[in-house]
Amino acid sequence: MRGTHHNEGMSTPRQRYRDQVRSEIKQIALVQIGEGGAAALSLNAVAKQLGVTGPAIYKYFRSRDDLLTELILEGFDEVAAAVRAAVSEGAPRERLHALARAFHGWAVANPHLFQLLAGTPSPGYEAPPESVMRARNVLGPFLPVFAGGHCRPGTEPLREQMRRWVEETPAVAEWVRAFAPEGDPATALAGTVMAWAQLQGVVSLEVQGQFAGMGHSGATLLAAVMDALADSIGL
Amino acid sequence: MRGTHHNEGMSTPRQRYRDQVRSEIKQIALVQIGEGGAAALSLNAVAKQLGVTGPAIYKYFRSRDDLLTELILEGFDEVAAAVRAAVSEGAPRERLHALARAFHGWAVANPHLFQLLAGTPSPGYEAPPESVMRARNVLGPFLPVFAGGHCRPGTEPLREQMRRWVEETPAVAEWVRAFAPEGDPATALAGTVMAWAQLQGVVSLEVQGQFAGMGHSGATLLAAVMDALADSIGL
DNA sequence: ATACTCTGGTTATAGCTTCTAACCAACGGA
DNA sequence: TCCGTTGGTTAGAAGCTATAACCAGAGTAT
Repeated sequence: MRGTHHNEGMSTPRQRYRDQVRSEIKQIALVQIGEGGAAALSLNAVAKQLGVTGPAIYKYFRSRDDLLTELILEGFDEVAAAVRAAVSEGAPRERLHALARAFHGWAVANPHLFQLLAGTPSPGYEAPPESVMRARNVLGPFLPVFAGGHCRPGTEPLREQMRRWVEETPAVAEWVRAFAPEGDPATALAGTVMAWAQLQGVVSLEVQGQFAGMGHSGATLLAAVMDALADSIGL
Repeated sequence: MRGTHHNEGMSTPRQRYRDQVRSEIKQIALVQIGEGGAAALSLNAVAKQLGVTGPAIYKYFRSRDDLLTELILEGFDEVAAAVRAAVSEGAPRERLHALARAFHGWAVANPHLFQLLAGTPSPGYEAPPESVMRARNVLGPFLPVFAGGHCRPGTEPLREQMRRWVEETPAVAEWVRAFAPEGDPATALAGTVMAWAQLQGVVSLEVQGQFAGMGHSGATLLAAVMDALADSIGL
């Protein structure tokens, strides 16, 4: 406690070196995950490829799960950025298709990383509370698309449930207000949650190779379900 | 080669004992998977709980992946049976909802087993060709529901793609004919694939606990997306 | 009944994993 | 110049899958 904590939070040479090695580790880990999925991530292999011995990694990450969660959080940011870059003007239906295409495009470009975010990677892996925040950033741009819609009868019960949810959970209300300040929050939530499920379904099946053989139906299937969704919210 | 292979394929006492132990192993493995997911399956732990030492398991299953694939195939049969038990008479829209509820119900009752079928369990796990057959048995009952529908414009491209798929792949044509001998195969396939993706999405999110906090919205969400699907196929 | 074979169990071991403990050199700040 | 913190090392514990070698006994054929 004598030669420490000057430069509170600033970039001492040590700190800069540390950050650089940490990002190198994450980069190598991402390559490994990209080749064999999350289960194929081996800290020993990362260390070897980085030119150090195994236990050295633990000076930078407390555990394998810590490394994974950090990658997951960054992954959420990445896909959120991809979706945000696809917000556009024009008819809500077209904007919805653009957002969906952006999500889908990112996922098929980084299939294993998508599975890392979407699936349950480790045995007893617990998603940190932060991850739901990041996930909300991903879905956020969908909210204003639906905020001006009118639910068809079939989706009315869902809208009712969303209404209750947003009433009971202030964090959700604030989230909706941040992305869709105007329009009906419950309708926006109903459409967004439906879009969420549909994206999850289509993309999950595609990245698992379930559409092998039937052309590149991922995109057309996605367009079809998104169109059905747009109809059911009355866009 | 002297005291063997009489009773070709019949149940000698040895064979019966073997089958019984195999099914005990699978049962214990299912419990472990039900508690911690596929990654938590340890052959050593299975052996210990069965009262034998580790390597004894390998007399019954060639590898951990072998055991997993066998469980997966049986799982497909189970969910297929659950869906098949929900086929009903009446309006197509109601039949669709009944099938979807059956699938959903089975999945939330066996969440880890569902993830075993839906996700990619092991690092380099390769789904055996047999599994697509079984998966088709699961989706089969959905085919006749849509066979009499008429695609809305938004799903027309998907129907066109399905038409090409069924033309180029005899196995698919036969599969459709077996479950929906009448009606348009392309329309049946389009609706079924859409239903598949929607089920996968809703159920995946639910079994991962993503709907925690917002009531039991799995069922209502499922009803909403299925209703949207029924609209888009014109049921 | 007796002799043989095949099978289901054992122990030992290799090689992999995550992760902890103890130690040491060297970098950077005072 | 001195000294503490840090980043690296080796050693090792506990666990995993999987293979090899071996052995007793159950079941079968003569």
